[in-house]
Amino acid sequence: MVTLYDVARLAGVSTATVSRVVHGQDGVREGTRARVRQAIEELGYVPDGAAQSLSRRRKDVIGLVCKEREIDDALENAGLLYYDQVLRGVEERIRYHDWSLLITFMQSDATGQPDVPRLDALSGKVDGILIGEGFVASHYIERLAARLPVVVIAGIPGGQGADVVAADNFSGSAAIVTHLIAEHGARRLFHVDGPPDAPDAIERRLALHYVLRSNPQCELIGSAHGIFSVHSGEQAGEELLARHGGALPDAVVCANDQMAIGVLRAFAAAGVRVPADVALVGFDDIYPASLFDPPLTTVHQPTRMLGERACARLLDRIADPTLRPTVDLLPTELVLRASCGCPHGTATRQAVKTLEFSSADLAAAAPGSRIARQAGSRVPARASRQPSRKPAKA
Amino acid sequence: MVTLYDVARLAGVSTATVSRVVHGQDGVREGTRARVRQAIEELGYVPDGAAQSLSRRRKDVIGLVCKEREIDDALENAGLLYYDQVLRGVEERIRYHDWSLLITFMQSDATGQPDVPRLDALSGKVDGILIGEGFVASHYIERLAARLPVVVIAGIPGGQGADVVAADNFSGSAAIVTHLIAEHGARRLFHVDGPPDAPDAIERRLALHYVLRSNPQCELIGSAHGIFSVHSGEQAGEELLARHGGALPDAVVCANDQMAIGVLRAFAAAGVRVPADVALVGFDDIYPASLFDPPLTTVHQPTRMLGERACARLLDRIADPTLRPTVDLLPTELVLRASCGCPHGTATRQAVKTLEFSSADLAAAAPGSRIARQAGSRVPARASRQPSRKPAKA
DNA sequence: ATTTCTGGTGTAAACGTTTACATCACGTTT
DNA sequence: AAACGTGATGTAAACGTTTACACCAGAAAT
Repeated sequence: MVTLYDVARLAGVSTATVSRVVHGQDGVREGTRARVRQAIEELGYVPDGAAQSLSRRRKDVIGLVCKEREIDDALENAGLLYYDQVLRGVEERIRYHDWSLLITFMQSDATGQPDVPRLDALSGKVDGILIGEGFVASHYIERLAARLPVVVIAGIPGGQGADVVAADNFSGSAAIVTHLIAEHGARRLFHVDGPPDAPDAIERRLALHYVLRSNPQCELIGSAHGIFSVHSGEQAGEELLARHGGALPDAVVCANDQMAIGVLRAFAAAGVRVPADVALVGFDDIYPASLFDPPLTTVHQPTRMLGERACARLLDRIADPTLRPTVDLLPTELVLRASCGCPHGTATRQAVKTLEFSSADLAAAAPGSRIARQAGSRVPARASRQPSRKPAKA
Repeated sequence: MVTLYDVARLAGVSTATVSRVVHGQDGVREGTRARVRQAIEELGYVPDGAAQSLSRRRKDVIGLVCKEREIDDALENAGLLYYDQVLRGVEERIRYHDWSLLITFMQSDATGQPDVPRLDALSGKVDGILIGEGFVASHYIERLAARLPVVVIAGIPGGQGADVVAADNFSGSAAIVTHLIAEHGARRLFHVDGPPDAPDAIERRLALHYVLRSNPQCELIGSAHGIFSVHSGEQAGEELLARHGGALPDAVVCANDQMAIGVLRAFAAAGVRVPADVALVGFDDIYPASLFDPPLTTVHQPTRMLGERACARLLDRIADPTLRPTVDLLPTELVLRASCGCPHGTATRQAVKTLEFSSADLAAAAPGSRIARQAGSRVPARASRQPSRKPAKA
C-alpha cells in the first residue's frame, strides 16, 4: 500500500505538505506542488479512507437500511422499485456532497426484532442512518438515534430521537376517495384494507373514514383485510362478490395497487367490468399500474423525493447535531386513469393538497389510535425548502 | 463518542481486555467478561469502524459502481430493475460474510470518461470494487485494478487486471433464434439491432449471424439499429413496415425487450397481429415483458446471480490477491411466452446450454471484431461452484 | 523450596491521516 | 543593524482500534 510517507519521501517533503497538496490548499510553492503531484502520479497514491475518517472524526458515509423482500413473484417484486427509487433520491443528494452510501438489507421480521449486531456494526461505520419503516422496532430505532442522527423513511412520527420523512398518506387517501364520491357519484363503497396495524394502512383507512364522515350520503357496505399482496387482493375480491355480488358497490377502494390488481383479476374472472360495473382504485402508483386494463387510478407516492428529503435532512442533522428531530410529510399526487371511471387514455395528475386537521378530528376518526395520539406532532408538508447547507468540506 | 478507553476505565481493565470481550475471544475470566459487558451496555459502546479498518488493514467494505440512468419514462425505468437485482445478489453474498456495500452511481458518459476523483475516493474506502459495464473506459478500470481487486459485471473480457462476470448473451441469442427457426419454421427474419458497439448488442448480433450461417435455408431480409429504447423500437417497426409491409418477415428478433415492445406498438398501430402475422422476440426478460399482449418471448438474464457470482469472486480475490483474473459466463434461460407463436398462457422456461465454439468460428462470424479477438479468453460457464471460503473473521 | 508451566491481564507500538504549532529563510520596516 | 513580518515547510500529537509481547500470580512438577 502506498502511503503519504512514500509520497513525501519521493518528493522530498514532509507528509504535511503532501496532505496540503492532496487537498488543494494553498500555501505551497508552485515548484513543490508540482514535485508532489509528480510523486503522487508516479506511485498511484490514493489516500486511505479509514485513516482519513479516523483523523477527521468524520466518515463522510451515511447508512441506508432497507427491507429485504423474499417474495419472488414478478408483480410483488414491482415493489422493489420503491426502495430503488428512494435509493436514487438519496444517492442524488449524497453525490452532490461527496459522501458515500452504505447499504444494508434487513430481513423483514414480523416481531420487529432487528439483527442487532449488524445494525450496531453499521452504526460504527457511518455518520448517520436512513432507515425504512416497518421492520425495526421503534425502541431500537431510539437506541440508534441516541448515538447518531437517524431519519426514518415512511415512518410514523413516533419516538423522540429520530426524524421522520413520509408521504402524506392521509391526504392522498382522502383525495382519491373524495374523487370517487364527488366526480363519479359513488355512494356505496367497499374497502380492501391493509393489515390492521401497518402504518400506511392505518393512515389510508383513517382518511377513508374521515371522508365518509363528512359525506353522510355515502355508505361503507363492507370491507376486507388483505396483506398488500396480489393474492390477498384476489381473495378480497372473491369475498366481495360472494357477499355483495347481487348489489355491487359503486366503488372499491384498495389500500395499495397490488391488492387492486388482485381485485381486478377476481372481477375479470367473474365477468364484472371495471369501471362500467364498479369503479376501482389503488394506492402507490407502482410501475405496472398503468399497464393494466383498465389502467389503474391511484395515488402517486413521491418515492424519489422521499429519499432526497430524508437524505438532505440527515446531512443537516449531521452538520448540526443540536437540531431537534422533525416530521416532514411530503405531498402525494392523484393519478386519474380509467379504472375509476375517468375517460380512457387521458391519465391526469393532480397535486394533493395537504389536509390540515385538528387532533380532535383525528381522535374522532379513530379514537385511541396511534395516529390520533400523535396528531399533535403532525406537521404539514413544508413548501419551504430548508436550505440544506453544504457541510464545510475540508 | 464512547471509546474503548471509556469502557476499559469503567470496567477497571485494559483496552486489550475490552477488545477481547468485544470479539468474543476466550482467555478472559468469566467475571471480568461480565464486568466489561456491563460497562459496554451501560455506555452504549459501539466500536468505531474507521479505527478498526485502520488497525486491521481491512475495511470489510466493497464498492459497487452502477450506471445512473436519466430517462424518466416508466417503461425505460423498468431497466432499473437490472441493477436492482444485481444489487440484491451482491448484498445476499455480502451479508453472509459480514461485509458492507458502498454504492455509487455514475453518470453514463458517452466518452467513457468517468468521474475520476470520485472513483479514486471510492477506491480508498473499500477493499474491492464491483463495476457495471459500459460507462467507465477500460483503461481506467485497469488503473483501478492495479490498486485493488476489481470485478466487471456484464463486461467484456477485455483488460488484464479485472475479473469479468457476464451473462452468456451469445448462447442466449443463438437459442432464441434457433427456437424461431426450428420450432416455428421461421425462414425470413428481420433484426432490430442495438447500437453498433454496445457489448451486449455485439454478442447478440453475432449469435444471430452464427445461427443463420448454420441454417442456409433462412434469410435475413433486413435490419435496423435502435438504441435499446421503446421509442427507437417503434421507429424500427415503422421502418420495417414501410420497407417490407407487403411481404412481412416470419419473425422479428429484437436486441432487447424495450425495443420489442416498441415494435409491438408499431405493429398494433398498423393492425399487424403478433404472432399470427409475424413472430416477435426480445431479450432480457424485463419485468413487464410478461404483461403485454401477447406476452413476450425473450431470454432471461440471470441478474441476481450475476451479482452473487461477481461478489463471490471479488471476495475470493480480496482473500487471495494472488488469484489471476478470470472470465465467468453465466447461462441464460429461454422464456417462451406467446409472442413467438408458442401457445398462449403456457410460459415455459428452458435452460440455455452454453455453446462451445472456436476462435475460428467467431472470427468467421465477425472478422476483426473485438469479441473474435478475445475468443481465446472465453471460458465456459463453470458449473463448478468455487468454494467461496469465509474469510477468517477475528 | 525451587522451577516450570499456564491462563489472565496489561503495555505499547503500530495502522495512515490531519493539523496545530514550531521553525526557518528572506524580505521589510524602523 | 536590529526587529519584525510573512510565506513555506516540518514536527509531532492526536484519532480509536488491534495485537505481539511482557508480565504476573498461582498451580503443578521436580
